Amino acid sequence: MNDENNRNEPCPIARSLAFAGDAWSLLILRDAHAGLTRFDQFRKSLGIAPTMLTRRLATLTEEGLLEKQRYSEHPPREEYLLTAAGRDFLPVLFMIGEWGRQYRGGGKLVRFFDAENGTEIRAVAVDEVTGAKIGTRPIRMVAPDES
Amino acid sequence: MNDENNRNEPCPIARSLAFAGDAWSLLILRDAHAGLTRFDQFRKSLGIAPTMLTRRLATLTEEGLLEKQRYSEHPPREEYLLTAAGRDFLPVLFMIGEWGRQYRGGGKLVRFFDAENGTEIRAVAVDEVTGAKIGTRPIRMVAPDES
DNA sequence: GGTGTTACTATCAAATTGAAACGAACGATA
DNA sequence: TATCGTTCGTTTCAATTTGATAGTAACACC
Repeated sequence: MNDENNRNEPCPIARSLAFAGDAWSLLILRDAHAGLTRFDQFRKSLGIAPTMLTRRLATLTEEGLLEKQRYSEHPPREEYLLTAAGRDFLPVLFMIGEWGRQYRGGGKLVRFFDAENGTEIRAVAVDEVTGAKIGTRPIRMVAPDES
Repeated sequence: MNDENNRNEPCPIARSLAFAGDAWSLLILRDAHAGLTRFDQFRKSLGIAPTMLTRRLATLTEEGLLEKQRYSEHPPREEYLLTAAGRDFLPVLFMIGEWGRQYRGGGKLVRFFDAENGTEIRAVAVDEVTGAKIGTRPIRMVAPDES
């Protein structure tokens, strides 16, 4: 779907989708958050064709969500690490996961816990100002002025 | 990517991506939240080919995020309304938007305000239990037991 | 020398996408 | 009655994307 167009849309959602509107990329990011860094780790975890993986890793790197780091000179080997932008994508993944848990939750599911106090994490999106859950209060959308 | 497999993965993110790992679907949901309901409204808003739109609307309907409602018998006309599952997808869209605002925010952007008190909405994902922002505390992942 | 590991690239058939044109059912206008 | 416009699609088909499989390059280990 022409991603280049989305890049200049006034809608921040459309802009994000220019790279994130693709399941493989999101699953790679998920695995990166889970600690995977290397080509073959991703490949085995996802069962993705290597051509796809090469392309997706390249895109995510270009887009600034991952960065390549050399971890061996001989032979030359690189691993993919999350950048700040990549780490800040975690809330998106959690909200996607929360929706899946609620509406596609049959059978066994992976669960997430706060490592320090052991409580299960229940992600909710709130408005930082009012503290209200997103979706519980009416929203007004304002387009940027055309000037 | 084979979506049918994802559907039975233990990861709730993968499960959601079985239908949402696609930019068009997310943009349709965005527009549905903005109040659009009809085929041609979506088509014009998105510039999507009608073939694609037909398919995406059908998938979103099958998946239970939208529902078809007849609004005219003669001629037979239907509109697409958000279901509860579709409405509950809003937090995901907001978090995607928030990331885009932070990392792809150049130029003019649409903004969202609380319609009642006029403050701009800043969506953040927090853990409902601890109140901490997602990503600020260490997370432990627990796979379901294999039994 | 042989085997294994890692990180890819090459090839190519199959599936998906998207642009464009067409259609069916009506309602409104002249 | 004829024609135009609207809505919600379907048909067709070329171009792109995909994913499965195989191959490669550069080493390390024994």
